Amino acid sequence: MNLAPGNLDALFLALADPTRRAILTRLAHGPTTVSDLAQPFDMTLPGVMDHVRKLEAASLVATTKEGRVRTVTLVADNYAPVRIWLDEQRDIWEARLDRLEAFALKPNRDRKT
Amino acid sequence: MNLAPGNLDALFLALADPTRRAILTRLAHGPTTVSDLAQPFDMTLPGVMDHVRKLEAASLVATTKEGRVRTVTLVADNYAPVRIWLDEQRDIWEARLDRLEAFALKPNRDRKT
DNA sequence: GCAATACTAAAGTCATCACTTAACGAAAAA
DNA sequence: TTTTTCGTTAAGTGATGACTTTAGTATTGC
Repeated sequence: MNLAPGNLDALFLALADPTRRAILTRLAHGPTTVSDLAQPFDMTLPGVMDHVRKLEAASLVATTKEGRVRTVTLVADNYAPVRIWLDEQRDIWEARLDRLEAFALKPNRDRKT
Repeated sequence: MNLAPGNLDALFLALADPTRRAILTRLAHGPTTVSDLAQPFDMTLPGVMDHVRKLEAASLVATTKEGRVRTVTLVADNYAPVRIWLDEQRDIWEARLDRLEAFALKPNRDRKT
């Protein structure tokens, strides 16, 4: 159940586009079809499909096809790797701040006047 | 105190590269010079500078130059816009789940057997 | 002053991105 | 059965990404 490191690349890259973020926001309200997704954007269908494919590659959404209609759904916990990474970074950062603070509060026995 | 929307683009894009994420992790431990940053990577200095510049454009790091040495520092709260966006998405998603749950728990007065 | 250091700027390469148009395939509607 | 509709494939374009090499420009150390 390990997420490949490359996953973060695809994940962040997928999130780095405003159209894709808008798609994700739309999908947070519930699943839709590809055409439905395309409608609010001034973009052709293949363009939207490209975005959907990238979101799918990043495991942010899943799609299923019934008949000629493809339905796009948000994947639960899809942002978890991002949150985990951010938390790790914060942990490192705060550990360092703690060290600095400890130093600042240390009795200045060792310091020169 | 509004962050421009384009900021998220630069932010996510900056995070979408493993070298840059490694740089950020390194900087979470404390500020360094550009050469120091470059050392662990099999990459020329201009290459590393490109990355630093992108991180700076995304307001993830700040740099100052003293003499011929440029020092790179992590910006406090640099990931805030990302966290905010993630939280917004989660809020929408959970509001929808609540609605679904409410529906599922509703007395089935209106439903057919 | 002269050389080594730390960075910067310029230019080029190759891959990927964000699209487009055009043509096709298969399911559904008329 | 013919026509829409919904999606997909292919091919192409212009912009950006992630580097490189080469050639500078300021400091700093000797």
